[in-house]
Amino acid sequence: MSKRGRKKYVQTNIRQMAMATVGSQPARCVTDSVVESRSAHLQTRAGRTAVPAVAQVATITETDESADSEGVIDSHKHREILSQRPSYRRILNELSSDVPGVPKIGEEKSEEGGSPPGITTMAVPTSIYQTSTGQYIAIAQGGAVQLSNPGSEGVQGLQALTMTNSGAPPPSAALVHYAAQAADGKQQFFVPGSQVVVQDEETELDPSHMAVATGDMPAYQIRAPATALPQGVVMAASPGSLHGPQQLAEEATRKRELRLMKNREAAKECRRRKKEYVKCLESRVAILEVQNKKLIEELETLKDIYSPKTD
DNA sequence: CTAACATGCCGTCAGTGTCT
DNA sequence: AGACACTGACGGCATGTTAG
Repeated sequence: MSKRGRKKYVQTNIRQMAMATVGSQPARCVTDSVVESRSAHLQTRAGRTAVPAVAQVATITETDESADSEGVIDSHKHREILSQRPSYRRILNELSSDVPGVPKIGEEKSEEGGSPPGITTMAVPTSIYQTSTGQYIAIAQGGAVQLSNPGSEGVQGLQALTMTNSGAPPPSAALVHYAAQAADGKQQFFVPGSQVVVQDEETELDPSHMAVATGDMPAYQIRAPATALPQGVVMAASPGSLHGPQQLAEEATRKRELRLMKNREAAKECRRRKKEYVKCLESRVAILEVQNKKLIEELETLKDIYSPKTD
């Protein structure tokens, strides 16, 4: 939290903390509450559940019925049923699996491929509509959605593909997530997907720089195996070389810090994907509404043509 | 102006699925 | 079987909005 360096409003915080503890419904973010509000009543069991919220929303009706009629269902059975339902990530991947031009969530090729950043290979549109705001909406086979501005040259000018990973950070931005300037000028980075943790001895970091170094913990660097180690950098001790209880404790702390760091990054990535998924759904809703309107109009036109005149 | 509420983001924990 | 990734849930913080 300190990395944001924002001003604290103690009064507000105390009040909000009190709210949270008293039990009144605390303010929740939309992205969370979208699914939580509907699935909150499912949290009847003590403790936390790991049921995918999307799955909960998708099966809210049957869950309600079963809960009302039977009261308590077998938790194991319930868990089995719910665990079979895929996450939103998988849902989105399945939705876009039949569209070559729509990359799946988690795929990096859209950024790494030949297409320019933010522009995805597009499928041939099968339907083109214009919104009330003048934007053109093209629907490709399988439901790929493309938007273009009025000034663009029709379909050829399509630019933003809403259902893509265009919101993903560029590779360069994703490369280094934490960078800290140590007192001696040494740079320390966390690179996701890297392979080697390097201990930078005697380097003290600003505690505000997240979990790279906490308290009196030494700072660590994660490097690619091929990377030449800078002078003064010592590889972290392997568990096999540890003996004393203090070293074991240090190793445990080290592992924990690493795990927290990874989980932090994973959570960020997960939220990014979730946002993307929600945007995708919203886009689909918009497109389907337009499509529906078109079809209704078409139906009316056909009715006018083929219905017998009653003059 | 201020308290209360809303919104958005974040870090962490824990359960589950997948991979090796 | 263990390691790891993914993600829901929870609580905290900062900031915006609104009613009194």
